[in-house]
Amino acid sequence: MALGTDYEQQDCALARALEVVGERWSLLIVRDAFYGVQRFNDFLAHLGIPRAVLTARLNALVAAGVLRKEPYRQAPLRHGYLLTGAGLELWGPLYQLSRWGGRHATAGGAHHLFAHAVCGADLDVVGSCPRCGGGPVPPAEVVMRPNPARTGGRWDDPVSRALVRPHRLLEPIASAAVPA
Amino acid sequence: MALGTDYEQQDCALARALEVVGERWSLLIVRDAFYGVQRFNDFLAHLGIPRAVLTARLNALVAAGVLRKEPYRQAPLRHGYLLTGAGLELWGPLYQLSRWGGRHATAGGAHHLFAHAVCGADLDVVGSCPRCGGGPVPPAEVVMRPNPARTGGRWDDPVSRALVRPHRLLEPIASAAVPA
DNA sequence: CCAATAGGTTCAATGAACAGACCAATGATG
DNA sequence: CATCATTGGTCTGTTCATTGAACCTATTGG
Repeated sequence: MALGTDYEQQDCALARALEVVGERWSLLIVRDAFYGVQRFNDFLAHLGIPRAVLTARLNALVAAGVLRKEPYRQAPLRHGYLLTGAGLELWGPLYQLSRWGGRHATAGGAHHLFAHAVCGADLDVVGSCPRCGGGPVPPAEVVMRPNPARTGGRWDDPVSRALVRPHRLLEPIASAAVPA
Repeated sequence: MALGTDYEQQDCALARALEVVGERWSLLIVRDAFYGVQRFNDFLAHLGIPRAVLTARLNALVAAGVLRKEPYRQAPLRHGYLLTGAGLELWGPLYQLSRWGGRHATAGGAHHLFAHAVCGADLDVVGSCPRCGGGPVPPAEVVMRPNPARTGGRWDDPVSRALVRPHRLLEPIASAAVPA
């Protein structure tokens, strides 16, 4: 996050977390990774982020161990960006922050709803399944769908287009779903 | 957050949340507010943030409805910054992000531990009490204490000094605890 | 040969963050 | 009465990060 000089000395795990995912676009990139976005150009089009910034953030997230690069083609070498184990554990904070935003910072509520793929029940406030019980539902078992009460945004890129129908988290999306 | 131009059109509650608390210092200010920090100078000393930036962030958080100004003295008028209802609901995301930072971004684990004030049990990964069951523990029922496995940082301000002993969240701290 | 695809890098201009000095109202101190 | 300390700021110049646009490289398809 490069927060001045003495950020590293903050006696708080939160400050350390923010050094990794607190940068302007980082959490949105991680969110897209949960949605199944893997390729540079898909992040680029879906986020509307400057290319140079995307390069910097992806590299930083890889260096921090949140994402890893996975080659999907040789000649010319191309790779996607996938969540590591540590990255996958960001699902909890991400989901909760998203919930908070839906309740307090978005007129009309969230654009997407999240349900347990196994039983179909909507996740509760901490991301657990109210029907199945147990702890938080792992992201691989979560299905997202658009909120019918919200008419879609004016976005038009492969990722947004794919997300108008229900989609299981972490499943490759857009270009990655149509391999060359 | 002023993320370029088109941030507002992001079709995601997360982006909206980040507009409110995604700015560089915002979440650390909110964290301090949970710790019981209320006064400008205490935020200033504990965070090591530039004064102008603190002014801007506090005003933004008030405008966003996360904090509110509460006068604690007339002549000269002075006020503290307290969490609103919406602000209090940030405890979940904040706690989870902090947990994540403790596990993945901090050598040696977190500096503070959080327990249920009612029964003394440490909170679980989503912030619930494993002994009492039920949903997430509200912040007013949480006690924080320094992690004995971590020797204290080299910080020396009223807030840090107060936090070396167990402290209940939201209870006024530092200057506010010694009213004039 | 030409264009398109994919994933970048480089650049100037802008905006935000930073450190430090300064300011204003009041109450305490000598 | 003069001065100083407290509290919560504002102002200023410098540095750093972000932005948008153009450019670059390697390869495949037509």
